[in-house]
Amino acid sequence: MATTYRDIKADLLHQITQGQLPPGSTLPNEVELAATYGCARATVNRAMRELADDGFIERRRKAGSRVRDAPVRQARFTIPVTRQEVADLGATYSYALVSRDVAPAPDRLRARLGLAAQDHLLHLVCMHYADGAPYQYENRWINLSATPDAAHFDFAQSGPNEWLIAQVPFTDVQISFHAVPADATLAAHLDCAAGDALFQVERTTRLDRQAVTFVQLSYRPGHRMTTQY
Amino acid sequence: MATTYRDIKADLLHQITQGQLPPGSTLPNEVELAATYGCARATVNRAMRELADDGFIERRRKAGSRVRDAPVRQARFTIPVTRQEVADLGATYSYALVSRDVAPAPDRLRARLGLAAQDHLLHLVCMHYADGAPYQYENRWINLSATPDAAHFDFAQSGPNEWLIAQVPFTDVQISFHAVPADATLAAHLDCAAGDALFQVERTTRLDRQAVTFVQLSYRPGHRMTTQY
DNA sequence: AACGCCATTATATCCAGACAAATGTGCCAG
DNA sequence: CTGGCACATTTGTCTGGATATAATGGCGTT
Repeated sequence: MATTYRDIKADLLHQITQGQLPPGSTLPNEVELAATYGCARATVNRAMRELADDGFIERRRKAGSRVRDAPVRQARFTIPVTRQEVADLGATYSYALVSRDVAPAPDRLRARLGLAAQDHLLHLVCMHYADGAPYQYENRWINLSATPDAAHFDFAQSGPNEWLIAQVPFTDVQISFHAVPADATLAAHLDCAAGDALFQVERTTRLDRQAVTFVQLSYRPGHRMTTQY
Repeated sequence: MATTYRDIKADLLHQITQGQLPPGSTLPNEVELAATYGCARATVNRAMRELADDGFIERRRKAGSRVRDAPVRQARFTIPVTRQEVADLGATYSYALVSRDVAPAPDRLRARLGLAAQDHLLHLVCMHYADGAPYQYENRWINLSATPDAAHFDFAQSGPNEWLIAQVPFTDVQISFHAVPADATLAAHLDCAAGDALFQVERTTRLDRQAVTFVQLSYRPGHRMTTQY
């Protein structure tokens, strides 16, 4: 009988979801579990550590491991590259650069990104299409103080997202999801009516506190962002 | 010099974010790294496994470990209980049950949840308020075949979310985020105009393939869901 | 009664070695 | 040239042991 950490994890999880180990109860300690499963303590440790990572149990030295009252389950989702996202739909991806200019940061962005007054931003507006139909409107600002190379790259052929991912390291990301009514500009580009409800993602990317880029992605009406765990 | 798996993880991560290990490059294998860091292979293994879990590298037996092209950086966020979500805003939470009835599953839900024709659902509509103003409209169906106890609980005082979390185990969750225009019902409950863009979350919860509950949460206009990593 | 110190205990991490599983690579036969 | 098989390499996991670290609960002192 091979007892793997997966077996132990599955067994404990089963006991939790079936109610033999109700919320709040304390699990046996690692030594006891190792004895009952007939394996090394490290194996039990890995199983329990993963259960803790997954939010099912809470572990404290000396106090032992308790089943969480409310599983603090976390959804994880991947931040897709639009080209890939469209390809995964089985559609043909195409891209267009709408506008490009360099300007000092508008006040609201300065505040949001924590930029100095003299910092200049590269402002790009791009469209992404799926099978020729508008898919996503990308409104992006790139901090030229953090990424001077971006000024010399012409984003006519491919989107800034792909370039940035390949060229610029980052450490922190902040994301916001929300719904907005389409304004005239969005309506024109996404081929929808003004006032239509659009799903929007805003993302700020930083490298060690310094803002690298801020992007606002507006999706065509009806877009759904889905995740599973 | 104590080399912990955290040190190794931090060092490798630093090399990745600083560009010494560009996307697509191959990392040294575990044995080599163990030698350079002067520690056991298990320690290197743990560091690299966590980097892989976090989406920074990709590991394949025999092929080695590669830095991911597009860091499949995953946003993790917690699924909040509305009461807590409102409290975190510094607002006073209140709750009201709008309607409650038991009925066979409508076709679209049957398909979505994989229910049999004879399965009955408890349908609850609830409102959540922050400082007395509408915050969230909750439209929930509970599978009474999976959770018969729900039929005997009166949700007049507190929301089904809190009850379900405490009473019903689950294993799988599927979430969708999107934007919808407010219909007449939503507009009335959320105190906004019909057609306003609303952020909506749909969540299906299962226990071992069997659907437990499906909920549609519609937030007041302007709501933002934010995460950071 | 309040406070702080310390032994106890459970988890956290590490080590060195071993075997298992997967999967590129290259050789060989057809 | 092609398909398939053996092999080498790399990661995946387990063992059984060790030390480190944190937290609790009791004990003694003030």
